[in-house]
Amino acid sequence: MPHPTLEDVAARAGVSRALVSLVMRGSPKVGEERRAAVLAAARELGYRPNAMARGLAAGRTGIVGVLLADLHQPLYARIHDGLADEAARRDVRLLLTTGRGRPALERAAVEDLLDLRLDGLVLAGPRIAAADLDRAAAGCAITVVGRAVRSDRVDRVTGDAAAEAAQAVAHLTALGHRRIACLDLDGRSASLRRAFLAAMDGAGPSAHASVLTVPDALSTGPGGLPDALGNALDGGPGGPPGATGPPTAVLALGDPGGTAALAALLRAGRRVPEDVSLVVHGDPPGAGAAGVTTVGPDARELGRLAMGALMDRIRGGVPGGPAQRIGVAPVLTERATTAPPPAGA
Amino acid sequence: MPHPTLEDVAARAGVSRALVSLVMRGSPKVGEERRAAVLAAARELGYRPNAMARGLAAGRTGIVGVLLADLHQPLYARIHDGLADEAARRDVRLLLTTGRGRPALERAAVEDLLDLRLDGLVLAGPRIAAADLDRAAAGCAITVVGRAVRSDRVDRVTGDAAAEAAQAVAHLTALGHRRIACLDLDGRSASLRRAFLAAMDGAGPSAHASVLTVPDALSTGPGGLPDALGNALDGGPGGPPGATGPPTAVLALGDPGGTAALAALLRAGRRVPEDVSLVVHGDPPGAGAAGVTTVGPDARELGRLAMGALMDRIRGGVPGGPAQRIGVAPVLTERATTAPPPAGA
DNA sequence: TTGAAAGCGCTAACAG
DNA sequence: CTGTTAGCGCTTTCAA
Repeated sequence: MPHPTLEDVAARAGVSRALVSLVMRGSPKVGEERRAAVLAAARELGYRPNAMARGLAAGRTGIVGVLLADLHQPLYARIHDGLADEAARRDVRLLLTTGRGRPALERAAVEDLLDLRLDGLVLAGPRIAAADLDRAAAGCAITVVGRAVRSDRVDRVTGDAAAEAAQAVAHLTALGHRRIACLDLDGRSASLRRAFLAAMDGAGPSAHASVLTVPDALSTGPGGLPDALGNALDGGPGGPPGATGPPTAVLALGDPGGTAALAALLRAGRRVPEDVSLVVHGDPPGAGAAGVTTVGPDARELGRLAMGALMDRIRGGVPGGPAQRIGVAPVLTERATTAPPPAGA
Repeated sequence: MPHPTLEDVAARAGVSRALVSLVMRGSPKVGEERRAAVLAAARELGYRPNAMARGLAAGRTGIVGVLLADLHQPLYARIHDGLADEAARRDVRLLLTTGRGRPALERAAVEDLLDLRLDGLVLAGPRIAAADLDRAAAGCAITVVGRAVRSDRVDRVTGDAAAEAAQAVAHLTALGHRRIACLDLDGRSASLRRAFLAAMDGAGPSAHASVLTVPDALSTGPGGLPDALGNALDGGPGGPPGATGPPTAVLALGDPGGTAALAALLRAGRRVPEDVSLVVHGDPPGAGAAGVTTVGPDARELGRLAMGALMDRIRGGVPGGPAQRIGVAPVLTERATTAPPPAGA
């Protein structure tokens, strides 16, 4: 008998199956005597309830499925910490999957989760199509975290692009920088670019902003990032018309490894932070170890709020109404790549 | 009707439930006509099979549970890559959990996995007690990867400590180092320390080994790592009797962040690699970004082999015989912290 | 080939 | 308080 069942326990304890079921769920309406007998029988047999059978019969599992876009990104480990914090508080278990950063695998992973009929799903950083998302949300409570999605059927918890850009700009201007370049390494950060520009607008008349979008950020050859960046910093193409000199600070967006911009700056012959300061947006791998100053949402808080929103929906706290849109305040982690601008600048 | 069932599909297609079941599983023994009708009905209804019900009825799930000791360690992301590679090849799905590095949570996570009655479990880097492991293995195929466990009931895939130490020593001696210190930052790496000593023994009479164990590696105050390391490198306590000078290279074991040893070296006033070379064992976060040379098992291969071993056991390829012990060859990743010793040394 | 019947292990009313 | 009775959605003999 590899796995004793409820029935085995009932037989050994000399009671009915239903009574055992009640005891296993900690119901208060069972006599002390019988309860002890059941517990003893269960222990002796090494009984463990079958979660699938339980879920099937009860119609709920007490489990929330989580899709983590990419296990190699520390961002998702931190989001998971937040999810797990809140899940523990609410006595919910978590089951994870990942699409390993590939949309096709991710889609399959979400479908696997859907097939399990869990109580709800948290999708962290999904690249999933909006149509798929809507379809999935029809049969399952879903919260998306860390990515803007176009769907009214799912709750959404994200960082606040405007606040993040503003905080980065505030940090740099407080250090004395007036000419700041925004470097978009994947071309997908339109809202952050806009937020950067808006923040610079608010930084007074002496502030000059420039934006450089480099789709192929990983190329280091001629025409690659170091070249483009070098030009931009020299006031070449990409430099702002009317600027009184080259930028003394860079805000990098979409840096896949957290150090691409730093490496490019160094390759272009700039010292960091002596010649130019660098702030990277997000929570990319290596940023901490390389001492890069970063700005981005508090990932753990992102996770906590996401799990909270999901549980509210599941438990009906929020009457199936319109999806929630929750924003999280940014955090700027000052490390070694930001300093006052060079004296001559 | 939130979730159509087999029965709904059968009704719509005008066939019996069993027939739909056959079609959904791709059985060849169904007429073309009916199969098409069933498929059409399923699509129209948006039918998705209920994995729990299926698992309960079939006695297998096609799912393997995976415990990842810590999502913040890139090591486990890499092991997962290997697991997923192999799982995809064998048409198995993966469901992950983590104990977030805490034994109590980890234990709970494993029990949750056990309760689901999946086809098997892979435990990556578990801190689980051997007794718990034996008990779990009684009812479920289990493979442990990345950690030595004392159990005859589970398969085990790990790195090869002797080969790893040997490769680190070989790399350093090839660069010209003769006096090498082994720095154990968590005191738990006894087998690696022994392997280091053995490798140094084999490196010829001019090779001098020393070992320094620092339990409280994260302290940077007086008596902390930088101090201790500085003393050792000066030939103070920890330096080998009879050595002809201080070590010119360090092999760091159990470095939690991959850069603790590097930071300590720098704080102790050493230049790396000009004054002293550094090799870190394992696959800790930040090592890549900080340019630290590392040696350790090929984590992805670790994952592949673990999944292979598990599936062999599940599918009876290996007749429930004694547990397998599989070793994986080491990989040395040369980065920027190793160089020839200073000329004067 | 197809359909009917019997569970998988558990929960959830309901009647005693 | 306790036991009985139905299922949850699916797979799987076994006949037809």
